[in-house]
Amino acid sequence: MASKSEATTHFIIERVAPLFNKSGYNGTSMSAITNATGLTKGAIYGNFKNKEELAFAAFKHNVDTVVNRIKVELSSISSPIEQLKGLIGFYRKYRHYTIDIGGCPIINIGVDANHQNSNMLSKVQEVVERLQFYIEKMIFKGQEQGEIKAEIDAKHYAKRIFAAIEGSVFLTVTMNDDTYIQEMMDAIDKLIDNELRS
Amino acid sequence: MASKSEATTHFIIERVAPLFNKSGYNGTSMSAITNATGLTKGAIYGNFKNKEELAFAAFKHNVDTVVNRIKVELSSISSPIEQLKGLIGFYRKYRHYTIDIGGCPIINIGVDANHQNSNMLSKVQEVVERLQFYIEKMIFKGQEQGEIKAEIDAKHYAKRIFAAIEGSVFLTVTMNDDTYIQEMMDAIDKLIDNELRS
DNA sequence: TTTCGTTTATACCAAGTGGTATATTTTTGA
DNA sequence: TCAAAAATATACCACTTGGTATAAACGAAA
Repeated sequence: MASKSEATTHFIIERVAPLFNKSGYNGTSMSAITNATGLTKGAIYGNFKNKEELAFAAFKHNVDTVVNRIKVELSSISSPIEQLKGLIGFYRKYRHYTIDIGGCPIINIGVDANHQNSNMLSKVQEVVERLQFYIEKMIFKGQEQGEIKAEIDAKHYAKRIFAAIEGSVFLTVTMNDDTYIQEMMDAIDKLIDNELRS
Repeated sequence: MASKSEATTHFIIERVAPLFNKSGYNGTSMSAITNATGLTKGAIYGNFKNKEELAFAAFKHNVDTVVNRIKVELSSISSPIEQLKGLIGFYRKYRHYTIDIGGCPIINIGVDANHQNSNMLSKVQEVVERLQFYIEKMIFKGQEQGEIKAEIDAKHYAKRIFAAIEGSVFLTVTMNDDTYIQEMMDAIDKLIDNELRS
């Protein structure tokens, strides 16, 4: 029942995911992959069709890890406003959670794939849409429950909040300075109270 | 007196700058460089010590192009508040100005260099510091001239505005959707009027 | 324990990598 | 115009790249 194979496949993805996230597609060689896993090319190509498939799986793994952590963190919160604040609170700890995989997979792979691999870029775009819609739904629910002003454009705020998050994450990682995230999250917390809350 | 050489050096940089910006260091091969310039390796290595030096020059060229355009656009504006708004106005057209070189060099090379080339990363960090200080100085002058509230933390706002810009630029490029930039610039314009203006 | 299918290792491939030594061409200054 | 110098082209180097054919090792079921 191929359970040995499944385990190996998962093991490879776990070991290889940080490499692709840190070094990008061209920067991650097959020899780096065999080194990181302790396996040979035969084993790698027995479990993945080619390097690209492995890169897809690595990106998915990195995103799922982050998204699952968000969902766990917000699962016990029912109030939409508090969920939004919980999400902001998550990103305050984002650096700590992602330092081992080498920063935000959306930014890293988004930049790496652009002008290089349109299939991979599409996957990044799907994830962005998904996360934005996740924020959008929180705002919708807040409006339904009367916590958030009815006249608020949910999509607009979802995009703006997400862009602000990504920008501050990028600079925190690039400048090695956590205050970018912390101060931006402070500002978003205030925005929620002053602009969204009814 | 080596004036031919200077012209060739400049020609190579111009041709090669978009390549490094779009495809990153590992993604830009020497053969891609010879193709883009129509020159041979002999000519390239006669003008640059190695591929890394060429990548440094390309990054500097891309940044200088953007920065010079900003300075030209703001040179005729004396009011600090209007200068800030002029900067925001510049970023509204940012996509148009940078689509040919393949997006923002700070984001592209920042992501590409991180975990790969610490010397290049340092150069990116210097540029970020420079641009942030540029914004900071505008706010300072605004405070000196009484246009901006004295109690405003200039550095804090410079960082936040810059992070918001970079985040929206990243998403506009990655999602191929200009509204990220436009809506974020709308928000920053309002922030200037509502929070900074005295 | 034997057999058979799956999984992994080995050895190899052609093509591409960054870089260099040298020959050739071009530019420059007298 | 001509010789010296500078710039460019050619041909090559050792090494690495992603990928594959095949053989060996392994696992599970009978």
